[in-house]
Amino acid sequence: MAKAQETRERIIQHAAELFNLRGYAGASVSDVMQATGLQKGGIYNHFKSKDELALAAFDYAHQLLSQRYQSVFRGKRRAGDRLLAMVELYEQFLEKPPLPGGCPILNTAVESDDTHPALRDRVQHAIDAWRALIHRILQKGIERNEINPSIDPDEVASVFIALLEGGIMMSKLYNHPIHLHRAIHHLKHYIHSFSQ
Amino acid sequence: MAKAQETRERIIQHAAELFNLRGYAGASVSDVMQATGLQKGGIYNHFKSKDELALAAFDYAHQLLSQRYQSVFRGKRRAGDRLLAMVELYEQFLEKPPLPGGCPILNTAVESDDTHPALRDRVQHAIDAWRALIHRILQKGIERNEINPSIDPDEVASVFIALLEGGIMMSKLYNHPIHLHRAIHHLKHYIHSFSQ
Amino acid sequence: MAKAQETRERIIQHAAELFNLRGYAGASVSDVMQATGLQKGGIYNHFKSKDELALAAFDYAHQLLSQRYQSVFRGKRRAGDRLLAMVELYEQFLEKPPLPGGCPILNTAVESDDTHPALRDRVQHAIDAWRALIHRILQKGIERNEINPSIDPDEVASVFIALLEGGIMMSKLYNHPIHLHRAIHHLKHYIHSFSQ
Amino acid sequence: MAKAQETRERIIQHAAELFNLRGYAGASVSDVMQATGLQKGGIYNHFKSKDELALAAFDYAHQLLSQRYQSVFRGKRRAGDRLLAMVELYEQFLEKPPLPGGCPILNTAVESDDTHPALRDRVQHAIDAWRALIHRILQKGIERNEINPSIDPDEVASVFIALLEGGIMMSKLYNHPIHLHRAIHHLKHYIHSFSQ
DNA sequence: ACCGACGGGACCTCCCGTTGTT
DNA sequence: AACAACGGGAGGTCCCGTCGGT
Repeated sequence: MAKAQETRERIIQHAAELFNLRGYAGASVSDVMQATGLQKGGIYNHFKSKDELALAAFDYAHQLLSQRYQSVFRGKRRAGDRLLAMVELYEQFLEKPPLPGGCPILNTAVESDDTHPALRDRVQHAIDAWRALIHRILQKGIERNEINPSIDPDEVASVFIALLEGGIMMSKLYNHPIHLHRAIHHLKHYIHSFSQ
Repeated sequence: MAKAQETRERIIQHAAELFNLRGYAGASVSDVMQATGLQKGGIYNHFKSKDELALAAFDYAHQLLSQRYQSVFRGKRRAGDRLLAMVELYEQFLEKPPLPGGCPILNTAVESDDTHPALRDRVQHAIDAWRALIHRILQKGIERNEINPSIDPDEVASVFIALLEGGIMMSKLYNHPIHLHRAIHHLKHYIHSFSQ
Repeated sequence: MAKAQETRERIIQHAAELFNLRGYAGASVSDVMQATGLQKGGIYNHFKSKDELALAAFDYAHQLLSQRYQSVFRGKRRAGDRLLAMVELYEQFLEKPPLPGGCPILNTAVESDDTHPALRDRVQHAIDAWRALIHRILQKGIERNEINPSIDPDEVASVFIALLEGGIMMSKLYNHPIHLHRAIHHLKHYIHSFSQ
Repeated sequence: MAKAQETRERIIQHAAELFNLRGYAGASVSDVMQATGLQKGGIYNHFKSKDELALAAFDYAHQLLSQRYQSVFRGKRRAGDRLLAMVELYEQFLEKPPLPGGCPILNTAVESDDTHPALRDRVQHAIDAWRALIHRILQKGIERNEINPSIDPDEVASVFIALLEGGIMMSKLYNHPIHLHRAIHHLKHYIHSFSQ
């Protein structure tokens, strides 16, 4: 039935926001109840446990992030343009975040790494996909002689992700976009240094 | 009294480790009790609240980080050497972390930004000091003609910190040092690009 | 649902008795748990806090008192008879108290006046109603020429209540009805002195 | 040593005020610590337990009350004058209470009757003394033909005390002296009714 | 599909009292 | 005589999850 699916979605959306803002340990099922207007039964009907809800909420959050990438590569064929497009995506990340509370990948990675293996695996897969995307763009660029073949695509991917997430961390901490923008600025120079 | 100060230190050390591993919301006072062997009364005699303990624990964690910087600049007079020394500090960060659970600055920043203003302020000050350190090294290097004066010291500082923290996040997530090492590798190239 | 309302009533009844016996500060939620056989979750589902339970418990206690007044005026039309009936109600107050622990109005007034504004307001309203009742009886009596019009109905009301409550205090303290009975005896004479 | 006795007195004075305001269950040893500026040891050096402190505090409070009676009978030889003087004492009771928080006899009686036998006994003795005082005045008045011999001195004593304490209860509850003043007004008439 | 009562326990905080030290 | 660390436990509150009912 559609109604049930709708309710499930609503729970997930509110839970994703709450977990992203307060963390998995810091947000309670009661918070989700209040946000959704549902009672205990209404939530536990759709999710066996808070854990299961957390996993679904992270998947939803990751999906929100992925959607931003969807349209951005249209019309960009060259590797350098694609990388620039990706990086420029983050220029509006703070003003129009996919989810309040910063980057769910960063937040969830930091909270789950030592405490929540299931959640940690989900984040790993999310970053795996991100790294693979960057890697693919670079690989094709090298094949097409757009990208300097002496670079290590894996390193570039790690540097991109680390810089963006580190920049988000700082800008969220100071509540000021300047740090993320500096990271983006650096990445743009970096892209130009190896793409012709 | 010396005994009291010792107990207070013991509480802080265990609390810092627990908070760094499980987060402020994820670690309980009972966890601290168990780790220290004290009872509640024994802990609350030294700290008015879990909050106050969290602040003291972060200060302690930050102090542990700072101590690593203390000796590393000895004998290094040139700006480029100093920056390299700083970055190389992080090559052993994962094998011999100052505190189990990763970087307390990163962990605390991510958890506190939307939930715990007092803690967030502490982290801000910690990063302020870090940024100021990098800024000072660069400034002196520019004055001594060791550093290309066209760089923006503020941007370099943000890039250093973002990359290192982002690299730590990734390496902690994958439980593998490679990502942090890539970030460090990139930073070394970056340093060489503007220091003569 | 009827079951819930029943449980709520059961909690209130036990809480009213416990608060009346030991005071609001002296009776714990654990005491209420033990008395009702419920667990904390079962109690806090019905009341957001001990405070809210205390207010509901006082309202219940006041209602028990009010019920005693309900039937006692039947057949008594004259003001003097009504006042006598009210006063005689208290002749059995100690043997068959509406609630163990003495008069909840007295107990709650004494405990709440300097510490618990919300509870104090409830007691005020309870005494307001009592005073209004006495005032109304006297007023009608004056209009019907049954009561000496030179008396001050407000003063009579204050005297009635003060004497009864003071008498209860003493008799509870000595665990002997004599003091309350003396107060009642005095009030009867008082009534005769101004009612024809 | 005088110093010790002084400290003991200081503790008692603060404790008496705190217990009178918040009740025995509602005031904690920590409150006494804060009020006196002493630490645990400083208090438990003088009192074996909170209970013992409570008894001493009540004795002190009762003594404060008794002192008010000391001078008031000077120059008054006639029974009626003495009773009037006693009653008039209470006209300033609310404006200049011997202790903040109302009448310690009333407060302690209400709290202790079902919970604290030792304290209850102390209050009983305090009221015993008060009743005996009134009884003695009346007895002498009867012997001297100043007081109508048909009255029951015991009843008069109970009525006096009940009315004054009940009046204090009401005036404290409403934070307005009118109710106590009405009780006093009634008592004055009462005195005139049996004293010549 | 959703409500809501309830269990059972963990949370942080504060309690009273003891003990060793100065 | 007073301080202050500490034990051990109870305080009120909130947690997550279950289950009977609608």
